[in-house]
Amino acid sequence: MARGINKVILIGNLGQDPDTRYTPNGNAVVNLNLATDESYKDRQTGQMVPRTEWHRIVIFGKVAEVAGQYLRKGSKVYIEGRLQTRKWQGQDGQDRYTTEIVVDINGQMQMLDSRGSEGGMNQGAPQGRPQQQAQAPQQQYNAPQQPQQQGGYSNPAPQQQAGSMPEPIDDFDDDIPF
Amino acid sequence: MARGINKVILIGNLGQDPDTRYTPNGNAVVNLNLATDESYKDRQTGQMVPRTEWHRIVIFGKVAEVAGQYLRKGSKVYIEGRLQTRKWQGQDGQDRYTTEIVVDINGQMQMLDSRGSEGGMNQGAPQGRPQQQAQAPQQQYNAPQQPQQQGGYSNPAPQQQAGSMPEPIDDFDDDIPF
Amino acid sequence: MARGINKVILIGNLGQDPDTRYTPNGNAVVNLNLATDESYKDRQTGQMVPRTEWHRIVIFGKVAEVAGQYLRKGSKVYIEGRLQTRKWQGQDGQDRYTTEIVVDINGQMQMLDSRGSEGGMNQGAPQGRPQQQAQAPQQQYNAPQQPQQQGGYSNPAPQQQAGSMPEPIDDFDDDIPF
Amino acid sequence: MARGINKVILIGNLGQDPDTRYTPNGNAVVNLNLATDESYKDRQTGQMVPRTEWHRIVIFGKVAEVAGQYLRKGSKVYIEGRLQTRKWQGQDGQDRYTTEIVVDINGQMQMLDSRGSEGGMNQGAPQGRPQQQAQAPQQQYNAPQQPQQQGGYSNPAPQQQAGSMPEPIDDFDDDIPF
DNA sequence: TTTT
DNA sequence: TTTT
Repeated sequence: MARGINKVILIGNLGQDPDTRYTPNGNAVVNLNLATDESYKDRQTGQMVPRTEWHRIVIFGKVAEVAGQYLRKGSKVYIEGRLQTRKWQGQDGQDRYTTEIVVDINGQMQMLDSRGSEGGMNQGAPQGRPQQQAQAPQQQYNAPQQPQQQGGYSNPAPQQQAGSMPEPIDDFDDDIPF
Repeated sequence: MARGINKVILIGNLGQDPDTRYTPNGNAVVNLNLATDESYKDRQTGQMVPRTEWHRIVIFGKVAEVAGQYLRKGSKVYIEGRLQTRKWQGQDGQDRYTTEIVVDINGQMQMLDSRGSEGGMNQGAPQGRPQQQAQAPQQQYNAPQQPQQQGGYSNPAPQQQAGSMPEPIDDFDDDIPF
Repeated sequence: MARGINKVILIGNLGQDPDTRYTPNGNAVVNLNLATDESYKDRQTGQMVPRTEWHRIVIFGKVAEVAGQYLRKGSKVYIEGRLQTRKWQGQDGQDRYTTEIVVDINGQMQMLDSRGSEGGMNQGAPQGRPQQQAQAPQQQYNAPQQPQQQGGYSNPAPQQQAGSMPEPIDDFDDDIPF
Repeated sequence: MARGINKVILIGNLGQDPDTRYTPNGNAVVNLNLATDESYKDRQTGQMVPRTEWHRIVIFGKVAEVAGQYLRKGSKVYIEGRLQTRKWQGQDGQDRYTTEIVVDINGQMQMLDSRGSEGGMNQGAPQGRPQQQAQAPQQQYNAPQQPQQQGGYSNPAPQQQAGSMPEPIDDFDDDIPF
């Protein structure tokens, strides 16, 4: 089906609260403004110079609801999506192009803050235009959590198997692989 | 050092031959136009609809030389880089933004064709690092001029909008970002 | 050079403090035990079942020093490396194989906790065998931090450009791309 | 749901034809043996040394059928999956661990050869989903039997240690992990 | 065991 | 503009 790969992986912080909108069918669509901080070595001075890159994220589907509900300005987040450039008309009638990272059923979003939201859980809910969603049952999120019973196929922690697991490498000859 | 992650992974085919330029110091900088083909299920018809996304790739450093030398229109290639949006001035003096995938020392490029180049090894290809950059004709950039009429939600090819798209970077001061 | 791709990306938490060792040349090598928590839908019950996978990480080079110094049991961390399977002898003289994620000059490690270490900065330094590194200057880490002065090439935050940037998508026809 | 990331991206070539099996419910499960070729700079000689890493891939679901049908020994392929270590019993009754890359509904496989299969389209290949799994000869598994003597730091091929390596998963209860 |  |  697909004959190519188009994948983006980002970790950064939100520059502002999520912008949540809804399709006519009531599906959430969330726009995020994500900053990734990097640094590079300046050729002239030899010093590390910080660089912030800003990314436009568009999230669809169920993960959009979670994003809109729990993310806030400043939230640290992992994003996996695909690049998409869309065309739009400027005020002057000319074509413009904007590249976004689309997170749909094939992508994912992970909150990396210990709580997900800044300054407590969910204070100051998303504004935007969810008015017509007044009774919005889709905002509820009941995380399924049953006691983990794993028989037979338990996932081993290989390093912990006393007496039968390998020591970490300890015979270095400085022929380290790079 | 870095406090974020900004990573792009693409597999696709070149829409045209690489555009190779050189910095004043003689370092190669290659621009690629990469198509990634995907398909998605249309909600109305339930059928798979092909979708082609076009990406602007900018390659620096040693890998740029390899890319310029061996890649050709149609080449299948793996690209790993980072997203970067740069600002430029339209003819009307207004700010525009273009998002590119930058491949530098931290990225990589892998040729996925059995030979690397189409139609035989190396016919008509630039050979290695040009001894003299002085008169270097490969530095000339001829902006593509076809009108390209795109209606509806077609996926735009930002690089080809005659008269309104940015030149590839061409004002290097060798302050290349790594 | 390389004719393949071998890449691993993990986000998880350390099951124990890092194990720091040194090559004869004094280069740090750090072993981590990383848990990634996922969940999958049980076919029988239809419920989400948590699943923890444990990974052996081996870090070389400068990033090993940072890892050994700042990571602690429980630390949340981003790891990018490559898969490597090595052979070793069990007590019974038989061959065993262990697969590890190697983080070298081409990989990276990012601390995702707000501070990097749990329970304050650097209490209870790495044990291991750094005795011969007694005066260990390599443990010092002076993060370069000069005031960021970026002229001309400032990295734009495209979404903020009043009057010239696109509205987020707002004309959904529920033909959302999946 | 998931509170971690566990992602593997590989591009390499198959060391042998896919091993296709079926669950009691008739779902295909394919085992691949994938080689990724890299090279690193030897510290002593300063020369680039090739290094081949072998990976065990397990594919479930619809993509397994495609893999079993079109991939062949030598095929170049893109794999995206997750790491999973499973426990098994050696002949001596001791626990062993094998790490595999699992490709399920969240992963993907892309054929990177121009045709997908080696030596012409589909010669001698299994065709589609077998109508009757009953006598299904493709379910037989013949463990490779060569001694394979590997000295020093050679990269082991864990799958081939006669008599001491795990069978591919073959006790499916259709509790497949997704 | 693959591939170039 | 690519590719299958």
